[in-house]
Amino acid sequence: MQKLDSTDREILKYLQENAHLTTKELASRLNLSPTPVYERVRRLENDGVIKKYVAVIDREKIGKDLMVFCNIRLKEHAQEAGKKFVEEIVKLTEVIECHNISGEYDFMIKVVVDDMREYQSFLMNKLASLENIGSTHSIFVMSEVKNETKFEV
Amino acid sequence: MQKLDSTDREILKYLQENAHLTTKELASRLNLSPTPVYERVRRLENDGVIKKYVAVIDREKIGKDLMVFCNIRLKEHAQEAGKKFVEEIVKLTEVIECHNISGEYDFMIKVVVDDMREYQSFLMNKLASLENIGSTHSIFVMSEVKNETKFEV
DNA sequence: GGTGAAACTATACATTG
DNA sequence: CAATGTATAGTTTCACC
Repeated sequence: MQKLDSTDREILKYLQENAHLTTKELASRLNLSPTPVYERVRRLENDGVIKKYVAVIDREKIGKDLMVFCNIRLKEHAQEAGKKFVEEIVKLTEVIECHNISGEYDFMIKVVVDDMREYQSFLMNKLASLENIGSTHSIFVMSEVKNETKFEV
Repeated sequence: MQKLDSTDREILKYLQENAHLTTKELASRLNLSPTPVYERVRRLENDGVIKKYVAVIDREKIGKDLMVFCNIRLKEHAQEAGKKFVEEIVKLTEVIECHNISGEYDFMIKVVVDDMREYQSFLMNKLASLENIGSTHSIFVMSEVKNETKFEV
């Protein structure tokens, strides 16, 4: 896999904003013909630089009004115990993100649910029922100021 | 804007996984003809339920090896002061997310940069130079266990 | 709400320079 | 990388159920 040049970076910039841009439209933005653009996009896809194309949904328009960051400390830190936790947590559809973090907690997960009732049920019935959970600490999102999917390339 | 029925929800489920699905492909998955699918997708777009379609980039393949959650406490909590902070923080391209949160900090931001050197420079030159920053606390992501863009609809 | 066909438009990809 | 050509596939509309 070769390094990205400035044309690749421009392509990524545009596709991170709009996945429905056609080769033609991209080409005209880059002052190129469609041919090289087509080849570069395919290369970026094959190399896995572009992982996938997705639709971004308005969370509140589908009634997911509550977002919570939940910090989790495990009881046991043995490799096996951690692996087990990870296997289980990724299965939960309410868990959008899970990160292994530095600091006083082991993991931070981002949870999206309809409302507080559902979050409570998530905590009590799903999270707490996993083995090896030591303690949790929930931080509630009061308002979303910025939420991008895009990186500066 | 009408409520979503189960067909809408199925469409959203598929498009959240792959924005490049065509009307035809969606239709065959839903056992429908292209026409209603086409109309529903357009309605979902117009209603803003589908905000946009984006390419998802592999963060590490473009050298963004460091992700940090940075908790921020403001000095002044007057509405004006908070507004000013928000206006400035959203401009920073390293800041992928910014949430107004409950608890001992006012905001949590998600920052993506190349390496620790760049993060240090971000903290010192960009974040600290905003007015009204009281204190910050960085939590480093050691490994990304799950990172979805998708909600269960 | 849905079907199915028809018309139109755009795209992907190969070829040649 | 440009330009062109063409097979193929997509979008969109319409008449009808």
